[in-house]
Amino acid sequence: MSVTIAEVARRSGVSKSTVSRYLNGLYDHMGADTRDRIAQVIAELDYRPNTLARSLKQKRTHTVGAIVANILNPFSTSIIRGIEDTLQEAGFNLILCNADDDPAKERDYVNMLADKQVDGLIINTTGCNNDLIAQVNQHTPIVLIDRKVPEIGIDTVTVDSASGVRQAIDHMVRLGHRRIAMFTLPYDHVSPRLERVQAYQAALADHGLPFREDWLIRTGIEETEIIAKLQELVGVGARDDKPTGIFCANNLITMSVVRVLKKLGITVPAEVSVLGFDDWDWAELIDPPVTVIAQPVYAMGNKAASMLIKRLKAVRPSQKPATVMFEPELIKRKSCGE
Amino acid sequence: MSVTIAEVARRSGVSKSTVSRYLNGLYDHMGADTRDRIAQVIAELDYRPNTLARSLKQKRTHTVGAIVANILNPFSTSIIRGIEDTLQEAGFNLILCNADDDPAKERDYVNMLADKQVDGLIINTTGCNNDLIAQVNQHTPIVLIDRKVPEIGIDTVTVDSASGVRQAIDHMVRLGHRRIAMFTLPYDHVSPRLERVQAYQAALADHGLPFREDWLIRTGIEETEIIAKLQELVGVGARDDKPTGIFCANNLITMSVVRVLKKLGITVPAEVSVLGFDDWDWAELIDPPVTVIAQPVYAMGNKAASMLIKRLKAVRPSQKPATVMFEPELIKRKSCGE
DNA sequence: CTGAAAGCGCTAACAA
DNA sequence: TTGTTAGCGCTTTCAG
Repeated sequence: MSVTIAEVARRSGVSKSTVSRYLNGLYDHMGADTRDRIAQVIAELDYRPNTLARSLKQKRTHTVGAIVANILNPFSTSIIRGIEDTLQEAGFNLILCNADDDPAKERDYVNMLADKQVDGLIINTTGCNNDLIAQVNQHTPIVLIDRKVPEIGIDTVTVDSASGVRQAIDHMVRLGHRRIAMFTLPYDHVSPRLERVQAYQAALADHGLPFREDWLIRTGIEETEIIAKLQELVGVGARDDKPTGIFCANNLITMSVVRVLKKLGITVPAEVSVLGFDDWDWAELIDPPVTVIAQPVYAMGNKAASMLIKRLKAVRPSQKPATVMFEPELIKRKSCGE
Repeated sequence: MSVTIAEVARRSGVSKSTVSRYLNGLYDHMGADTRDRIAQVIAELDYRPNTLARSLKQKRTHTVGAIVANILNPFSTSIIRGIEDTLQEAGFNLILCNADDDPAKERDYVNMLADKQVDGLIINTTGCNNDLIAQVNQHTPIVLIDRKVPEIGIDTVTVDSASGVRQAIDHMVRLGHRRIAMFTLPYDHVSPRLERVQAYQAALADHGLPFREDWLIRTGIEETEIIAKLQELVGVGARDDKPTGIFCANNLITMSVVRVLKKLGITVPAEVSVLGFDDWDWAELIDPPVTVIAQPVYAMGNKAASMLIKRLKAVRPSQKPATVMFEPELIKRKSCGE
């Protein structure tokens, strides 16, 4: 059995309360001798307080949970780093969970974390558990990241998708593109995806370009699926007025599109240009380096964490939910031609 | 305040014990009517048991902790996915931590997880906290992944680095290379790195090639550092008998080397070939696609988790620590020429 | 088949 | 400055 506070108390010849006070840094009004004695006994016994017992009593765990949509996505890992660093600095622990873009897994994790009594939660939500999230938020502060759910008033940090898409389309038009298709993952429930599609349509309109339903490709990232779509759109059999540029709504789809184009032997940007939303570490190593709209992901992670901390430390609990929007930025590389 | 077992008991007109039994699935010898009543009350109140209280009593949390070396490394994320899936299937929760290759952070996380009473731990260790790990392992089963620490008998899953390196060097020699340099991160305390260096030397010897101290480059992944090293080794000012091939000991260093070579305008494989240990998702998208030694990372994650679970479920606690070694595999792409 | 009671390891009034 | 006491919410003998 592991050593308890009672044992420490016994050996130092004081009561549990006194040891407890020592543990909680209340030495101000404590005899220097007793303090030293306790310190010594703790060191001797290598005593470590039982966090579970402490949390049970205090109803605080000094831990926050984060649920990311897909840990294989560099977008998620960068955000995690941002969250982690800010949390660590504030003395909070982090429990990380990967929902794997699966609403059922997300639900389980939200429940698990709530059950474990985390003090707060940061979620990159699938958008399919809004009721649960709203409910948990009533007793455990939550910050949403990347994806918004306006219906349930919750702190949110996100990126200005409309601005990003506008920069993307403007750039392509500037380079002479008039026929621009868009690839996106299915966007039910996922706010940035929907916003990007709408912004794409708006941007086309602003440039006097027609929106074509058949050039807005909703697809998964399965290779076979992408192959089919791309072949139909820009493959050998495609019509003459096929698109000259493809705008991809996030990095997962960008990677797939680039991969498949290469496989199909369609050269970028000679035969078709590619521009992706989201930057990532090695986007510049690809052949050709991909032009992207970059989000300040690390900073977004920082911000989400600091918003949460602020709420956790707030005395008056009911400040209005805030939404912080970050500005994305065009990074010109080679995939759209000069 | 949230609803407790006492409240459920009161409303269903039974005792706490009975509710507790219900919660723990001991309905075998329970009146069908009481059971139904409890079920109904729980549903009505949306009661969720307090995990902290339960764990405090049971001394089991049904949770395992995993500490990875660097979450930005695709190697880590794939392993995580492997761990996650196996754990989930067995009904365990996962708490993920990122040591960021920092021994101090690793120490803090090991302590935190031990304090949180996780049932077991999976660690991709920095190799600098062996005493602590050995000590924790006495009461909390640990499985080491990737990096071994033979001194402290602990379950380990790793890859056969010697075999991997041999395949790498054999392949390069087969393609005509006689002057092969090696890039590695500093390898103090990190077993695979050391093993790979030794295997590199052995493989050279087997092929009758000389080992040159100045061709074994120990470096960080800072771009400036890599630039300096590469310029000296194969840059314009380099001697005539410069290496024709570079073997990189892991994917982090491979990425950096590839990135810098491109930046320096040194073409691969025309001017110098590159072969890396570790595969990753987009290695084939780089220009040129990188030839690598691939590790079965996902399977390694699975295995680590299942070894841990086995130990957690073991009745007789003291089975000898086992080490499982996976076989890596050469994947030929374009970075070593035809 | 069900209940009473003790206790997991800690904290926090309240007393002294 | 320190000790006593009563729980936090749950599980688990032991009785019945």
